[in-house]
Amino acid sequence: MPGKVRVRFAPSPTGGLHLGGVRTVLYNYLFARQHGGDFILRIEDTDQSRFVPGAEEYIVNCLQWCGLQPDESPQKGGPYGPYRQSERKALYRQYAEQLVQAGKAYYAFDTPAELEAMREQYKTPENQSPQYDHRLRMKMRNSLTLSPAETKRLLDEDTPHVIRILMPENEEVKFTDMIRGEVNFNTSTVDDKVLLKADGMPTYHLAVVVDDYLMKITHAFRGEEWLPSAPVHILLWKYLGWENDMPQWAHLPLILKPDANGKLSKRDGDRLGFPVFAMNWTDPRTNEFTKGFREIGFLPQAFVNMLALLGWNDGTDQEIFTLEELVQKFSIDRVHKGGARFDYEKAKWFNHEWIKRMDAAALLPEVKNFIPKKDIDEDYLLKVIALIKDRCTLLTEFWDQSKFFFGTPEQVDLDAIRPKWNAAKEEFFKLVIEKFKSVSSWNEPGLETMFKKLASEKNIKPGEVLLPLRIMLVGGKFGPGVFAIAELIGEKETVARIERVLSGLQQAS
RNA sequence: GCCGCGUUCGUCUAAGGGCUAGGACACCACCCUUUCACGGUGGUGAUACGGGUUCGAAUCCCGUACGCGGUACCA
Repeated sequence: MPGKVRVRFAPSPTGGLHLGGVRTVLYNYLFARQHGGDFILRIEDTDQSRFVPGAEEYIVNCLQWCGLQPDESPQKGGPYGPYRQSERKALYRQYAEQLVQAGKAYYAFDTPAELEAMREQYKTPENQSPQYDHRLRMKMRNSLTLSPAETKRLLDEDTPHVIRILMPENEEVKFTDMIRGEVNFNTSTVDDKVLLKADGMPTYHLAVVVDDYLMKITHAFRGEEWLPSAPVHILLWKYLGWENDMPQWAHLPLILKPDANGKLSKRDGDRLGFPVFAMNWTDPRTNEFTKGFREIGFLPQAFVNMLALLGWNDGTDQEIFTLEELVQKFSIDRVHKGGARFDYEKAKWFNHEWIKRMDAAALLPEVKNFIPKKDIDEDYLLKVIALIKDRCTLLTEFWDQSKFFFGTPEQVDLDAIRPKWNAAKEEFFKLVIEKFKSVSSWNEPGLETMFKKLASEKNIKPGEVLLPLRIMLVGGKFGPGVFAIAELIGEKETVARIERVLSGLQQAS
C-alpha cells in the first residue's frame, strides 16, 4: 500500500507572498485534502543574507487568511520537525559528505573572485555564461584536481570550501512531470551545482531533496522556474540511494504580466494599480509598503477561487467554486502547461460574484473590517448590507455605498436639483413632509404609493420629483431604491433630510 | 549564446481526428430601472506560420517564428 500523500509549500522568507506563491499553496493544499493527505509548510531560510524579519509570520498569516492552513509547520510543529531549514543546518553536511565518499560530489576551494575570473576568461559569443561543469571543472581548484594530500591539508586548515555535485557526462535524465509528461535533460548541459555552501548551509538543491526525503514528501509541486534544476534533484535522489522514495513532480505554469512580457512582479502591481501580494506588506529594511488583496477589499473565498482558475478548470463552464468544491474537483493533470496572464478585471469579477452570492449575515464580519463606524446595531447593518451588496465589487466600496444610512449626508448635490426647481415642487415637498409625518405604517411600498399618488394629484410627473427626493436623502445620484432607503432610515430622519435641503435651496435662491 | 518549457478571441479558457471552434472577463448595442448598479438579450472577436500523416487536423509528426524560464556559494 502506498504511503499517505504528503505535500509541502516551501517558501523562502524574503518578502511579501506573491499571487503565484498563493496559487502554489492552493494546488498543494487541494491535492492533499483530496487524497486525505498532509500539507506541510517548510521555511527555506538557508540564505542568511536574504533573511527578512517578519516575513515568515507574514506568510503564515496569509495562509490563515486564505483558509489554507498547514498540518505541520514551524508554528504547529509535527513529527518531522524542525520545519525551518536554518534549524536543520547540522543535518545536511553528512549527506553532502556521503556523496563525496561515493564519488558523486567533490570539495571545491575556488574563491568568489576565482569563479568570477573563470567566467570572464571562458566567456565567448557561443558560450555566454561558462559553467562550472565537465568542461571546466578540471581547470579549477577542487578535490578532483588537487592531490588527496593537498585536499586533506586544505580541509584540515578549515579553508573555506563548498561541496559540488559531480554531474556525469552525456547521460539522459528523464522523468514524468504530472503536468508536462515526459521531460528529458542531458547531464552534459547541467553544471556542477553547489550543494553545501562555505558557511555550512545547504543550497536549495541539497536541502529540498534531503528534507523532502526526511519529511516523506510524496508529491512535489512548485513553479516552472524550477524545471531546469529538476535533473540535479533527480540525480541527488538517486545518488543518495532514495530513488524509490522520490516524490512525483509537477511544475506549475507561471503567472504573467497583464500587459507585457514576463512573469508578474510586485512592480507591475504598483505600476498598473492592483495588488500582487496576498496581504499588506511593509519591507522592514526599506519601509517600502505594498498593498495586499485582503486590504484592497477581496474576500478570501474569491481570492482563492480566482487563483484556482488561473491555469486550471474542471472541464465545465463552472467558474465559481467553494474551497470544498475545489478539493473535490481539482486535478493536477488538468492544470495548464502555458503561463497565464493576470487580469485584475476578472479578479474583481470573482469578488463581485462572491459578494452577490453570500448572504448579508455571512458578509457581516467581513464588512465590519471596512467601515469606520464601530457602534452600529448589527440588525440595522444587516439590512443595509442586503440592500447594497449587489452594487459592491470590493469590500472597500461598502462604506461609500452606505454612509448615508448612518448619518445625514455631508455633501448634498444641490446643483443637480436647482435647474428644474420651482415653487410647485417646493410646495409638493412641503406636502410630502406632512404626509410622511402622519403615515401609519412606515414601509417601502406604502411610501412609494403615497408619494406617487400625491404627485399625480398635483399634476407633477413622479420622475420630476423622484430625483430631488433621492438627492435629499442620499446626497447624490446613486444608491438603492429611494423608498427602501426611506424605510430604513425612518420617518424622523427622512423628514429631517427633506427639510434640510428645502431650506438649503431657499437660502441659495 | 546554450539548455528546457510553452503557443486557441484583447485576457482566462473548452473542444484530446469528425456539427456553423463553446463559455467567462472586458468592450459595444438594446431591454429593465424615472438614480447608480444588479439583471436580461444580442453583437464584435481566436486555432502563430509552413510542411507533412489522414477521407477528415486546433487536436498527431517535422520545421520555423515568437514568448517564457534557467544558465549564482538566491530561492
